[in-house]
Amino acid sequence: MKKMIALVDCNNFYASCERLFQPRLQNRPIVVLSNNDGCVIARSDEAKELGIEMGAPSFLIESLLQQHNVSVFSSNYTLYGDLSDRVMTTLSQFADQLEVYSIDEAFLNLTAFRHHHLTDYAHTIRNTVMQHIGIPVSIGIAPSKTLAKIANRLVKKRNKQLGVYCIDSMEKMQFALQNTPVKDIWGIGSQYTKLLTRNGFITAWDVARAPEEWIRKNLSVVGQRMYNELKGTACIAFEDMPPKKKMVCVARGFGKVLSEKHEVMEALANFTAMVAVKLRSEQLAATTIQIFVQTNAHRNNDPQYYRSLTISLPEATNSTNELIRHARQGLETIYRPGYNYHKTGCTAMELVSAEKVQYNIFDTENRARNSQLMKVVDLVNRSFGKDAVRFALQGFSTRWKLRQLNLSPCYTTRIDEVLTIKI
DNA sequence: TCTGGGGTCCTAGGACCC
DNA sequence: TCTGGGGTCCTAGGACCC
Repeated sequence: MKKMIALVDCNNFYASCERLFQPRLQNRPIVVLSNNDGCVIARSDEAKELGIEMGAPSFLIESLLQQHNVSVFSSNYTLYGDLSDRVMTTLSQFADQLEVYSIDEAFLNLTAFRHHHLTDYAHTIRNTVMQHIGIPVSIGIAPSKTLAKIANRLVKKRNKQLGVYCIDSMEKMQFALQNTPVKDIWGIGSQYTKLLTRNGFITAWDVARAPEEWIRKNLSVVGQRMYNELKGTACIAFEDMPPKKKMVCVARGFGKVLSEKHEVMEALANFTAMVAVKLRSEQLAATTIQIFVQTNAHRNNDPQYYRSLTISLPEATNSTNELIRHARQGLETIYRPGYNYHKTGCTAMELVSAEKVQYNIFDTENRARNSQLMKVVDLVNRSFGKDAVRFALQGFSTRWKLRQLNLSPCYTTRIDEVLTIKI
């Protein structure tokens, strides 16, 4: 039997999350900004209609925002993550197989359901999510993930009120492909769009009729998979279980450029500490770390510098002080004076299970003690707010910190920020 | 003086996703 | 003043080995 896969996608997810707690923003333009309040990463429909582009730098559209009284939010991932969990929990009741694809999207395997009932079923899913959580979703259904993505996009472009599009016949498939420009195919980014356009491809329908060898040669095996999916053959596996993480990275631009080594070090120490917390929360340990420093490529008059360094650790670890120590040594190697630094980051790689490390670690008393220490640090920081306990190199400066001028409360995850209603 | 080729591992870079 | 951050996968090319 042909597979049938649904892609459920939350509409304007971050904007919808913010609106959920401020009903007066219903039908009002909303934008959510990236870290550092740098650029637009989510827009409500009303904001889209004003011509605000995805990724637009906020300082360039300031007057437009003011002029139309747009509500502006700094991104609040704690809030979005929590609401995402709730949406996913609700969705999981509707299929045996659920793949959480991103914070606002999930694939559901609906193969087992009667095909002619799928559209009705999708409406039930949609209404339930709306009723339970209040987030609007769109649902595309098709025999492959790539086609489900295409169906989902068509819902948003042409059928937003309906909320569901199901590709269950050759006619609908042809219609969907002919109405999808190549740049909107899942797996085709800006570079492949250029390549395809140069070669005369306009829509997904054109791509689906190309010779397979040409696709393989020019778009590699990934493109070949996409090609077969467009023709209705599911080639991308359904990932029931979340795959193991291969890396954990924290990297950020600074609130302002920094030119002192100790300031960059302070930022790097804090990001490295965040990596360590992530590792511990997932019971992982890093065998190598990679650090980098970088200037701001947008400052044309500044001399530019980028350098990264991969450091092999003597033993896999997830302890904050150990990771910071290696990061500091690394920075000594790659730091050059005389530049305006804008960004730094730390990536943990070659991750292994933390328990396995501890097993062969008991030979050195320090490590065992260290891991006890980390448990206490995590506990204290969870209870008294993150960063209650810090390591010396993390410092107290705020110069590297993000700008977040319009941060909304963590309505659902911090008891002191819970919404109060006056009656 | 003539001067191979196949396999494997690693890394950097490029493509993509949300 | 101000242009995101966190991921994955694939390929090409160099080093090395036999």
